[in-house]
Amino acid sequence: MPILPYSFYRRPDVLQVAADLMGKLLVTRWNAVVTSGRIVECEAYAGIGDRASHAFGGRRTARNEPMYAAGGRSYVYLCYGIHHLFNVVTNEAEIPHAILIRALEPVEGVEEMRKRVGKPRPDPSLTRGPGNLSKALGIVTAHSNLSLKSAELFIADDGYRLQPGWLAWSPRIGVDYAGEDALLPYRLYVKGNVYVSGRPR
DNA sequence: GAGTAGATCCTCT
DNA sequence: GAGGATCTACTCA
Repeated sequence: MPILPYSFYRRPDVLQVAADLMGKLLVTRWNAVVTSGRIVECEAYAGIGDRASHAFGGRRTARNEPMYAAGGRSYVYLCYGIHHLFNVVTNEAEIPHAILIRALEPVEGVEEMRKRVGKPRPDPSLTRGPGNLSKALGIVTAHSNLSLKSAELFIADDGYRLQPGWLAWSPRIGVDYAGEDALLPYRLYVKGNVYVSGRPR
């Protein structure tokens, strides 16, 4: 199963990279335990001109440093003191574009995910929403700034292809503080997929 | 089904 | 010292 090359992430158009990530497999393999899911929802954060981005205005701190790395690395941070949010860094070095992975359709290791989340039975909330999917895949902030071609964490193309008509764009979720940029249609999701977060459309 | 409060802690000001 | 790229449970209807 081919792991996506760095050239996939280092393209200039973060919206195009986001569109191409849809349907790909996000895989973790901590301590030889494999869990994976197919990406069905994500959001693009378009660099220093995007008020919703942590890198708005060129802000650069120890936390968001991975966003300034060359594409193909992870950026994980803690939100609301509880949730670990997983991002894919794109574009060339010094251009802090990123894509927040918001939902997965579980593929491998469902039982392991269920144990991590502590649910008696698997249900669609297992990998719906960025906080939930990180928990299910065992991703925490310590996994920030890892290569997406490492043995423990990678994104692969298993040949699955989404039909273009299944995809839809919408404004991003939870970024009301971003003013007009909160209205940008930078969220991408698979229509009708039960793992997609937010209001049904 | 819709709306709201509370959890909880790291990061930056 | 404030607030956040969230989620769940609980209320009220």
